[in-house]
Amino acid sequence: MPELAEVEYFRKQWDSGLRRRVGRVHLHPQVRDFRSVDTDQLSKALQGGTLQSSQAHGKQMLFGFSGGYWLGVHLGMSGRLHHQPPVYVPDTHDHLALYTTKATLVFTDPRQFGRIRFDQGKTPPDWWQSQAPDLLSDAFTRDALKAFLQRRSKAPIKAVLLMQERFPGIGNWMADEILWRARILPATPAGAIQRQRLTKLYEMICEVCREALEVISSDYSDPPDSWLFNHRWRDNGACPQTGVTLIREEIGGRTTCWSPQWQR
DNA sequence: CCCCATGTTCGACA
DNA sequence: GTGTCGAACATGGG
Repeated sequence: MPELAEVEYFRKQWDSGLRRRVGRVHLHPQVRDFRSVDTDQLSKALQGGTLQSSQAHGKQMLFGFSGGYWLGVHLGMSGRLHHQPPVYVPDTHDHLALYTTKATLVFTDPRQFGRIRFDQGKTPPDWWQSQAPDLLSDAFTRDALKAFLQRRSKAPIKAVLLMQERFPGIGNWMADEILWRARILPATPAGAIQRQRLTKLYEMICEVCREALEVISSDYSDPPDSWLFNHRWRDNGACPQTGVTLIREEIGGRTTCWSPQWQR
């Protein structure tokens, strides 16, 4: 499910635990999400600790706890964060639950493609600090976009937009939305996008990030029907601009939706 | 039973 | 070394 704006929504689901003491930790050590994490150490470290901060960057989240402990969360394909009453019995796919007097903070992930990280240090861990700049920051420039597209010149632009090393937070629906607004065919080799169209692409990357955060991140609202978003999974869905039936095909290993004629 | 799913990673190959 | 592609991961829903 989660891309940029959805991740920001889920981050806020744990806000009710801020400045609260964690009385108890529940987890499933064997699930894939924990991979290299020492789950015993995680339990002991967070037990009795206080949640002090949270931040989201692209699809990654980082929660800071007293004692200099950092919990990294990636939601994968089916993960979500939610809060429950202080008395709560974990469900099958609740792999981590932090019990406070105000709320129980839960991480749920049926498919286990998500990832939990755990670090200690005075500052956020290296993996967090080395992420690509936010797409809405000054550091993401048209020139940076151009340079990246040149290095990936043979790959379809759709596949390139999904690369988190340059476009943190963009996922399958956002990439389709961006290309639809920029009127670029998803199969276009990244290196073949010329000056004017590249400028448009840059603008639409920023626009979709901004608008998605506005619409989705506070309460998970669906975007309006003027977006491609609401039409892309419908059978015989129609382009909101032209009314022409949308096309769905696999590009860059992912199902991709676009509007023929409108996108060139 | 079949196919599909808003993601990442790893190995093979050019 | 670099870039590209497909398979694998695990589960549920239509």
